[in-house]
Amino acid sequence: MELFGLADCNNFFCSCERVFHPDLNGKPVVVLSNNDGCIIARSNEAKALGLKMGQPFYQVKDQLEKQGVAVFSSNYNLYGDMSRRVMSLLSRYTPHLDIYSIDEAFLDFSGMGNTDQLGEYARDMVRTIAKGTGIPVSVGIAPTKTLAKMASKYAKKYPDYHGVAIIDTLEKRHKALEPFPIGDVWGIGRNLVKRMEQFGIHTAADFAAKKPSWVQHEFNITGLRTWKELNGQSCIQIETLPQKQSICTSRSFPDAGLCELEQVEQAVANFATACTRKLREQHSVCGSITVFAYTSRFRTDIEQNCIYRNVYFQVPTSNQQEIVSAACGALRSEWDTNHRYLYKKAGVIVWNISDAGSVQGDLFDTVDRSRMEALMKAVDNINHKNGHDTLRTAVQGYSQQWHLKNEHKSRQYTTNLEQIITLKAL
DNA sequence: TCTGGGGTCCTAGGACCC
DNA sequence: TCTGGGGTCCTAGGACCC
Repeated sequence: MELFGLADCNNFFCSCERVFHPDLNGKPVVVLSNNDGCIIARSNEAKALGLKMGQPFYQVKDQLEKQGVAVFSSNYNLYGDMSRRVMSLLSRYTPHLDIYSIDEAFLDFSGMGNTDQLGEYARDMVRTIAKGTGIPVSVGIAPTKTLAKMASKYAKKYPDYHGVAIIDTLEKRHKALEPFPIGDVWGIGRNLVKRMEQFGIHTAADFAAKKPSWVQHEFNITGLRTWKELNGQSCIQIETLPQKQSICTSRSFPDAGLCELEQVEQAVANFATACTRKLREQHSVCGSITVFAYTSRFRTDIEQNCIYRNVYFQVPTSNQQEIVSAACGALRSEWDTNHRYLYKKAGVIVWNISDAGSVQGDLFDTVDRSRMEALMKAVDNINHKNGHDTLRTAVQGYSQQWHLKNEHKSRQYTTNLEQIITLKAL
């Protein structure tokens, strides 16, 4: 029988910070988004205080201080490294690990014994990860991915389960679906909840009891897929995506934003550079890019504008100079010199990604691709040893104006030798 | 004044072809 | 006044996820 496990790290970013601040165990902790903008992770204690996901920091800053909440800027080097450690331990427990996000992975448990044995196996996994990394993990086990996600939420909710919940029998499935809010089901978002409620659907059980033909008619094949999965029929397989289909690098600018072309261009050059590095890391090339920049949608007092421009390459590429100059050219061609807009966010997306080894050449291509590739390889080697952007294109510049604000950042405990934790000498 | 970032999938509609 | 039909491909936009 097909059987899926879903391992989910509890309040992952907060848990990462706590590993290096054990004094914060049992205390409220929050982690902020870039620029210290919103709350993006909360410990259970912070959730209990009523703090919401996505809440703007400035609105609750005073309250947090009064209530003694520990506040951290996001530290993605730390979270990425902790994630790799957790995933590496998880991979010991399954032949196929499907990493779904920074803090979640599906495990293929098919044919690995009965569910009693698997339950014990998974509890051992949870203990191993807690011991090896300090990160608490919840595991759900079920015959479909959607039910496994549901099970993991039960595992998180009831401490008696010791981090593992299993939905295997028909009876357990009914029991699990009955009280489960429809909006908490994987694949049912805000908009669908609204429509579901008009039909009197409030729980997963309400939805699962509908006729499949009706579900397909009202909610398309995505809705039908979720319906099947809730009824124990697996539609979403374990996969190990070899390549991303799009890569995006974007940032909000601190404070009010930027209005000078040169500043936005510098930022765009750096976003494009990051995209090309990510492309080369997965050994792929892109066929087109998009450059975008827009003003803050929250500001009603200023004029809004949105720049959005695609560029297509005749020959797919991952070359830094080529993509940076295309991105900057696109930005310049869309820039309105008659208006001073205040741009709050910008980014670069690369699309039409294919394998670097299978590039279709162009008859009229005038560029010596092998020389360009050799140059990129040399640049990557130098930057790998000395840090990103040690070697950079001139347009990337050194201005700090568009750089992130983070006033509460923890140290690079696990990735920078100069910032590792120090123990007091006795 | 201050409001994140990075992805996937599906669909509707237009362009184009025969 | 009458003005094809069917297929494919591409793109933009909207839904979802973490």
